[in-house]
Amino acid sequence: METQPKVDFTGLIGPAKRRRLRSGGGRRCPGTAATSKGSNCKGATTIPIFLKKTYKMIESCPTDIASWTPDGEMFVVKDPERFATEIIPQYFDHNKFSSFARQLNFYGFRKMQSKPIRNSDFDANTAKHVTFFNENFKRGRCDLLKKIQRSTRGGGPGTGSDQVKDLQDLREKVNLLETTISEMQTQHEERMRRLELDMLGRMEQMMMAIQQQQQNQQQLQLRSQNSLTGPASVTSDSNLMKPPAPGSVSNDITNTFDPLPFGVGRGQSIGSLGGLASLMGGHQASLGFKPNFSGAPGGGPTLPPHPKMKQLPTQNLPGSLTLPNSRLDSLRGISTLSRGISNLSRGLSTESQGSAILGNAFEDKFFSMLMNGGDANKAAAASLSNFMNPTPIQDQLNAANLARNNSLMNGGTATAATTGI
Amino acid sequence: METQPKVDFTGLIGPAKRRRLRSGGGRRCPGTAATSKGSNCKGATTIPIFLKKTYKMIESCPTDIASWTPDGEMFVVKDPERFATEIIPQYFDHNKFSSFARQLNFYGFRKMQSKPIRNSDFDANTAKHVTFFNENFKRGRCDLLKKIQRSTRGGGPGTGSDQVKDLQDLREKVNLLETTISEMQTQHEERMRRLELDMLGRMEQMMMAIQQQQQNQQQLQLRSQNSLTGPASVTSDSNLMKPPAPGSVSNDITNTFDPLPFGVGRGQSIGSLGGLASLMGGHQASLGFKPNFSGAPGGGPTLPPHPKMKQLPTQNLPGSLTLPNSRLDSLRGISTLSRGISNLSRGLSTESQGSAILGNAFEDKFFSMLMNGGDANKAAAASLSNFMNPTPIQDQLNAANLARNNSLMNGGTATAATTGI
Amino acid sequence: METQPKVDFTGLIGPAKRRRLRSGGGRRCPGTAATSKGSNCKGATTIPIFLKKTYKMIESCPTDIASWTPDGEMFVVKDPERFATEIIPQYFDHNKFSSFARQLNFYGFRKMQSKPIRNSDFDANTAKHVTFFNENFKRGRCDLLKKIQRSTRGGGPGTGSDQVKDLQDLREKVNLLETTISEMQTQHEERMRRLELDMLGRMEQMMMAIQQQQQNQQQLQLRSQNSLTGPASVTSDSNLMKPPAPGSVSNDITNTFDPLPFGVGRGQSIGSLGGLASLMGGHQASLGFKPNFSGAPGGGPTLPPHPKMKQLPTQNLPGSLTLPNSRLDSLRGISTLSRGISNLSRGLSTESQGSAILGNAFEDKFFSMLMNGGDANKAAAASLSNFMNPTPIQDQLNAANLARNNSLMNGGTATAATTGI
DNA sequence: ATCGTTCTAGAATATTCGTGT
DNA sequence: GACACGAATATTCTAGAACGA
Repeated sequence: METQPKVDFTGLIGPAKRRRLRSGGGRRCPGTAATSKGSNCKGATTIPIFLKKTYKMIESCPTDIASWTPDGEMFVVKDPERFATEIIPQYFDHNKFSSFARQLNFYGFRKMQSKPIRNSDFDANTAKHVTFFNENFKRGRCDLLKKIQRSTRGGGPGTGSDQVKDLQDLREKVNLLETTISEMQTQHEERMRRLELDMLGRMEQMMMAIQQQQQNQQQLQLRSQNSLTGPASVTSDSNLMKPPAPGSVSNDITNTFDPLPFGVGRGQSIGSLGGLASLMGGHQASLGFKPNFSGAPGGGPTLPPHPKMKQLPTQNLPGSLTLPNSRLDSLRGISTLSRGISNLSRGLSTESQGSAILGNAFEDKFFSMLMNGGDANKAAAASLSNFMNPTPIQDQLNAANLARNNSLMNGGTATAATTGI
Repeated sequence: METQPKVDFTGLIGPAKRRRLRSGGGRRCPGTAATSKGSNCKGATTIPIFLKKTYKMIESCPTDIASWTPDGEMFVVKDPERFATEIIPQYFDHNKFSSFARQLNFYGFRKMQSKPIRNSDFDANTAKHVTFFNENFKRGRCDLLKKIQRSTRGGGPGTGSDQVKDLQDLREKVNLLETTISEMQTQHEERMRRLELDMLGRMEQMMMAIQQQQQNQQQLQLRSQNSLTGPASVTSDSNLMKPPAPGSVSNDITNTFDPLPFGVGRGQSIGSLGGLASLMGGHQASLGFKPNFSGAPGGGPTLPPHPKMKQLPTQNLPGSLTLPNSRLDSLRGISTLSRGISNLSRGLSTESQGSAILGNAFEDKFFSMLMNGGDANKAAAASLSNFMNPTPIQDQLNAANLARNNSLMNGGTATAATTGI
Repeated sequence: METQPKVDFTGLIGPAKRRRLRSGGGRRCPGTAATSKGSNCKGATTIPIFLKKTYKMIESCPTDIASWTPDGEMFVVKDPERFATEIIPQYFDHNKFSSFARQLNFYGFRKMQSKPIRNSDFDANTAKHVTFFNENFKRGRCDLLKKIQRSTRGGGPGTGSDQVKDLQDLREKVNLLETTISEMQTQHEERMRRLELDMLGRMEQMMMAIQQQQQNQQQLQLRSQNSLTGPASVTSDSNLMKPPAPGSVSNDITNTFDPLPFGVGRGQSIGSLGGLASLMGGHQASLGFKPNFSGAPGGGPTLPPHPKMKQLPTQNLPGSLTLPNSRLDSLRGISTLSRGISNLSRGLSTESQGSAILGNAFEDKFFSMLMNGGDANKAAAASLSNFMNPTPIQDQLNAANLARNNSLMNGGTATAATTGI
């Protein structure tokens, strides 16, 4: 062929470009194969070869087949048929106008509307004309070609797929939101509940401690009154006042309060403080977020998952709104606890269990210590250990536990006072 | 120009614009057949016009342009170009092969691979052949045509109007989310507030209990000290242990624990402890959510609604929120009670009122108690008020309220205690 | 057989298949115009071909068939019949007035009522006139045409851009939701944390108060015991009144109570009361909302800002789930506090400061009050009983449980003490 | 990994028909 | 019966996807 690319396009078309058209890539139903050659076109920098080829095609094509529009802003294929069979093969490995158009489309070209306003304007000569436009594809403006980017998503800016993309994004966002909200709900639910339980537990403990202290003091008083003749009481008292010796448990109320949890090695062995520690552990656990209670076999649920949490994102409103009930339950559980229900472990997770155990250990030690101080102390000790125990938090599900607890308590404490709670 | 499409279109457009109007798309009832008369394929009813047209096209088309395959399973367009320009317009309102193909596609036809397996098999004669296949489109089998269904979504199952449906779904989801969030916000708000109130109430009670205990003990001490000479103290003690006489208050701490709050008329006057009450009011205000107190004139708002809480995007709360209110009231009642705060009536329900009374009763007692104690008592009062002091809970927005409350408190109470805040 | 389905296909092809190919529907890029000829309306770009055609129809149509109304706001088809048969085909691929009307409907045109108000107004000449109106379709206002949007769902103005508008709305809504959720998360997080801190702080204070009281009483006891012979106790007392020595813990209950926290340098070393102080500090911060902690340098972070709060709406799940840590932090912070770590004030607001001061004053007073003892016991009893009373919190649902619990407890405990509840 | 080729599906407009008010 | 609109099909252009080079 006479490919006379005067300028930069030299060599785009090989002289013997005689390959059996209809080869190349492309989707084909199962089957096929073809032979194509390569193109000797060295990479003329960043301009896609397709654009360079197309540009040259238009420039060198017979004007009765294809050409620039008069204003040079677009190009017109006047005879698509001949263009496909005669021109295209000179530059590409095929002879299909549709494939050519597809490529134009990839590069953002748009087919211009050729329809006349009035049918009477119909011109058979121009009827089959096909006009393509691309902002950066103009006669004499090879420099603009590099601005044209191939795009799988359609070349031009904002082609209209925006909508689709937006919709996709929205869909994802909404789904994410649903998930987020659902989780938030669950999480807050859980956290509220835990916080409340935690607080109640602490309060309960405090009350116990106070009560014990009271009784303690009363006894002391009585004792002091009764033992005016002897200094025994004095010893006792002094002991109480002393800062707790390392390894020993102070009966000082403050100590009780101390969140030893963190001050783990504050002088006590892990064992002795385990109770408290575990307690804290329990906290942590409880404060965790994901309500993974689902399975939670073995151990039993300390805090049975709130029934309401089951809600589904799609329409949990009704369910979620019943929350008050859950709150109620927890509160109820609490009060119940404050009534001395608690020391059992309703499904404490292992650590909780551990804490229970530790707590016991602690209790014992504490108890023995108390032994030094007099009977009343015992009760106090029990109370304290109890105190640390966060278990108090049981819900309605606790009936059984409750019973158990009571029995435990009865067994564990000798004085009526301790049963106080 | 001369509208002389040289070739195929010759005469298509006559001077008299004689197009067979009434072509083009359009709805056809399922079961049209239109003008068609009898057919050997009796089931002419439900067959789409496109299929009938196409079938006839193949049957009546010159075999050098298009025809059935030898086995009659498919049809081949041997000369797409001529087919498009000469045949298609006879049946359809266009002359484009691509449009014809699109329709075939709608009806589930598949283009068959025309490429030769071996290059050597390449036959220029068949190179441009286009073959389409449809299971129910076979030579002499008009009866199968009715099985072919057009699909908006394309030949395959399920593609189509997803967009629209998706949009609908999204819309619904978003609305639901909005509602959900709004409710969540309200609920959490409410629950937080309640939790806090609950806790504060409990703490307050505890403090009071403690304080009482303290004083109690002091008395005991005093008594014991004073009664060294006699067993009076014993009497005293026993008295403590006794169940509280009606109308009297037991000094037993355990008893204290008992939920008297609700035991409405326990006998005191109103008024003196307003300080504490207001303090609690502050709390509520800070944690409160829905300002449902709207009406609530007379009595003054102990818990002014939070300005920020107005949010509420849509307005779903009505039903769900009602619950909270009731709860609120009860809680409010509590704090109120426990603090003896309440003489105000923010639409307090009867029980609230009752509680108010109780609170007042307490107040009086406390007050008188303080009175008896002299200076120190003042401090105590202060301490309590302080304790109750919710200030910590107030947001930046509360400054004003706080001030107001304080002033009120200052005005209402003479002792330093009021300055508690 | 002759594949001449004689029947059913009859008429598929009209004898005068003369239609102007290349008409019909189809997608047209916004911005066509192409080969179109002159239209006096230059801005031919984004205007739908239908509108352009229609506009030209009206302009160039014989006035006895169709024309603009005198005011140019609408157009009138005076002779629908001729319009359909003579005019429409010149521009469209059909000759049906109904189809034309359908298109007008798609573009939001409305047919104006042609019926006379009074029968006598009936004018045979105008009876068949059909008038259409579109806000943006006026004589000489081609520029308005581009405002007219086709609607898939039919003519209504609102309908057309519904899809697009909906999408926009949805987008906005979703964004709003994201923001809202994100903020909610943060806020609730913050509030939970603050509430917890607040509560813990209060409890700590209470415990301290109690402890102090205890020690106090013990001292009293000791004193009373020791000073049976003399007024040594006086000495003791005076001691108590003294401001606490640095590093020592005041045994004044008031002091304990006092939120000294804010009164940082009240004479104590960081160690002793700091805990409370910081704790109070935490309070304030805590109930605020927006986590403005960001800067907060200087003073050291008692409660380091929650790292997790940074999450972005777009994908906070992972972040939000890390909550456990935050909780941990808060707890840790608390314990820290209780250990007297903190007494610093991270931006305490004035009121806090104020309260602190007041608190101190109160402390002293309270202390002295306590010193006196007295018969205040009654009040104490009431207070205690009040305190324990959880009943307020229970709803109707609790009745049963409560009863059950009570009975259980009653059965289990013999002494008055146990009746603690 | 990018680009080319081909086939299929999506999307928007056009045209027609039917229906409910 | 008129009219607005839903619905189905038609036509055109653009984008997606698969496969190969």
